[in-house]
Amino acid sequence: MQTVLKALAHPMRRDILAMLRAAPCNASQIADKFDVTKPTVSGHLNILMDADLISQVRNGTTLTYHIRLSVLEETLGGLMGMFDIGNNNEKNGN
Amino acid sequence: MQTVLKALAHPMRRDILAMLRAAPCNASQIADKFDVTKPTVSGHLNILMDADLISQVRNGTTLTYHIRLSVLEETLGGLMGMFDIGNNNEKNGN
DNA sequence: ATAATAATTAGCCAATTGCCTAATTAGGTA
DNA sequence: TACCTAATTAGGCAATTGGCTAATTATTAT
Repeated sequence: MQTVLKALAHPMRRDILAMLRAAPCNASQIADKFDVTKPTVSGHLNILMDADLISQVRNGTTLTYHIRLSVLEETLGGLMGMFDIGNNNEKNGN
Repeated sequence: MQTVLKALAHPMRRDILAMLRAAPCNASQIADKFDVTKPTVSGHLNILMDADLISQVRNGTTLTYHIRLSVLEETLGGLMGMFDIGNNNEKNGN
């Protein structure tokens, strides 16, 4: 929860996630889209990895990154639960 | 979106919101619950105010804080929309 | 072994965060 | 006015964040 929300608190990281939502990408492809250097992208990818929001698959010299949607869903669900909003209106079983 | 997510990225601020979700409170009541000084709480409340996540109502010398649930809902909805998750499965009108 | 490419880690720096104490503002009351 | 309480703003400090360049690791190909 904490690491995920911290990861989501940076706009570039959200945009990276949105990009990976559309299709898996490698670090160079990502760096091409965002006007920063590769090491900067790598840093953001590390943070997203720590939050379990993405996973990586090596294919030769390139690492392809995939979004882990379930983690995103669980976190947003957890937040909604914390404030009792969104997930229909089955507030509490009696 | 950005200011809201930054505000949500701190656990004490989420806990303050959860407290206000249960009932409106003033700054002293909040400071009593969290083992930090009042100025620290005040700083967090400022950040939550900037994000429009709370509003304040003066009543004499005390300020009572209220959660603004709609902002929370819109932000979480926006996030879900950004990643196309959660809000049922009406993905796109054809 | 050497070279080339993909990507990372290391190290530096400015800006921000988060906390504290001290000082100030706002409102109510004797 | 003077005083008291609620709460904020001001200012300082250590830790974190987010960016960069330079150096390193990992894999493949010649």
